[in-house]
Amino acid sequence: MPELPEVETIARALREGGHTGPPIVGRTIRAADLLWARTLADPLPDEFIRRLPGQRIESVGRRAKYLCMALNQDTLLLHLRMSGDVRVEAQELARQPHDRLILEFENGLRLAFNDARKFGRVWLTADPQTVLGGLGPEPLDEGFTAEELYARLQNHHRRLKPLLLDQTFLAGLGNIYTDEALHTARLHPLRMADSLTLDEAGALWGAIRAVLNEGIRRNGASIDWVYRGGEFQNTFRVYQRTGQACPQCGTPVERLVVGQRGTHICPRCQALPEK
DNA sequence: ACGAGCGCCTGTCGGC
DNA sequence: TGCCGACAGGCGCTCG
Repeated sequence: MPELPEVETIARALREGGHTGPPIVGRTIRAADLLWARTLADPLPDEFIRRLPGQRIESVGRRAKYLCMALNQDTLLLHLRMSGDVRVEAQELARQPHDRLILEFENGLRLAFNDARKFGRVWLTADPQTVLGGLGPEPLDEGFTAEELYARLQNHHRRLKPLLLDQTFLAGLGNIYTDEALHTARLHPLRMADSLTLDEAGALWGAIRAVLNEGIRRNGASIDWVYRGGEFQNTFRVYQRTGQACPQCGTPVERLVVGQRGTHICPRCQALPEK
């Protein structure tokens, strides 16, 4: 499920209450139950189970695709990868298939981390920078300008799509929003980053921010059986619309594979210039 | 520096 | 109906 807008939606729901359940800020963790050991990236299970109880959730936020929970001593980081999701609910309720980690709170609620494909990861660390330190800029930050994007693009002789998916280049885009942003900016995913003009980089900058903001405004995208509640999937321009009409010009959307990822383009709006 | 291939996992869908 | 391959919102690793 989770790219930047979906994780942002979840962070807000955990903070203020929402589709995930009641808010969790202010809750104190009483116990942790790790149901799939490999969910835990760091530390080892014994230490994780020992260090968590008694810690209070001071705030919930997001950095890139990570959910960040500031505790009174440590920081708890969750990465949902492909199929992760969280619920906040009463401890008496039956656990769900694919629940991987349960945190029990002092007030009878619990936080359940559910992840069918087991790719999701959790960190408990005194210094979140050890996990988040390598990430690129946040595309929605006020300080992230079109000029900065242009300068960074100039530094890479690399195809646009894999570069935009590289979290050390720019943090938060995934397969959906990358395809949507490239179509909005009328850029072919195989264009070389250092071939973009300043105007093209500016268009890409605006497109990235537009699709991410629209995704957040619509509470993210809900595809398949994971993560209900988002509405962004109803406004996809090209993503998973192979054969359907481009909203801009009516040409059938094509699917190709770029960097082993399914990629959707309008061959007319996103033409690759002659070499 | 970059890209291809693969591993990690489970579930769904379309074709035969 | 049942089986089988393709595919899925991510990312880390090796190898050339």
